[in-house]
Amino acid sequence: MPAHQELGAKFLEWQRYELDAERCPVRNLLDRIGDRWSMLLLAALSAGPKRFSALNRAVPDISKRMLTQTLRTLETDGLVHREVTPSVPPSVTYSLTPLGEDFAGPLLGLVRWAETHFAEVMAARARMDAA
Amino acid sequence: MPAHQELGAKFLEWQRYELDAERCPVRNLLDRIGDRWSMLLLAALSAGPKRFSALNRAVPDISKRMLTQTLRTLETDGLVHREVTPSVPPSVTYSLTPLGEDFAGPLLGLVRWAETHFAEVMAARARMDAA
DNA sequence: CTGAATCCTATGCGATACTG
DNA sequence: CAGTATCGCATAGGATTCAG
Repeated sequence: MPAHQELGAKFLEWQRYELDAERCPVRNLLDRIGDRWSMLLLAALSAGPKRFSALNRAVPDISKRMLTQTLRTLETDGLVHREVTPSVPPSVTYSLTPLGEDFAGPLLGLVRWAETHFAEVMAARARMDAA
Repeated sequence: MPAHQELGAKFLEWQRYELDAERCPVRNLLDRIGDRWSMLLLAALSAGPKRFSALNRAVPDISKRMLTQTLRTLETDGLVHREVTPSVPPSVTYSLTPLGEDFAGPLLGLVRWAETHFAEVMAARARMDAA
């Protein structure tokens, strides 16, 4: 059974509860990590645990504000672990939880698709721009 | 090689061009379809071609404005095909392109993960709320 | 029926300054 | 070092109205 057919079948199920965001796992997930930074930070942490400032350097154009906020959400959802070493100055290390590592699987699928079909998407855009 | 390690390795490569959104396929893709509606509409269309108003009913809480706009982006990127039947009143049918059907694969991976681990995520949130 | 146009509000997010 | 607090802008996106 092709993936898009199975996906379609799932959609039909979601419709039964009117895609209520509280109960629909997919909408629920997308509302949390379908933002600008979450997936990128998960990818960054996949390369290994990192301290706050190291993460900030790894993703140059994120602000401290959004870095803090996004990490908090990921921690709340159990994808990221936050470890505080009480020292002076303080040190905080972030890492993937087992759940976070598991999520890296589907995320990697998305990443691979993006890399494989990037040229096709760019070509499609160019065609539309021409018209 | 575990998925999260491979993902981490890819992240290290992206860093070399400083994750420039124009050249990084992943950021490029996420900027377009990492919004509130794109993936949901792709799932809806996976169940088969649909007319504008049918899509609007299938996803009850999307506004016509965002429906139009999101479909345009998906069409521009080559994921969705727009077919106009010139009649009175006019009829417009949207469907997945082969590229769109292909994208359903990784998207399905994400969906499955969300369904499988929804309970764990909710449990993690409950723990954080308690603390 | 399928949009386009306009208006308005909410909020995502960066910049900056401050704290333990 | 690792944040928090406050501000302000830009954008997302809903509601409504108009048009072909």
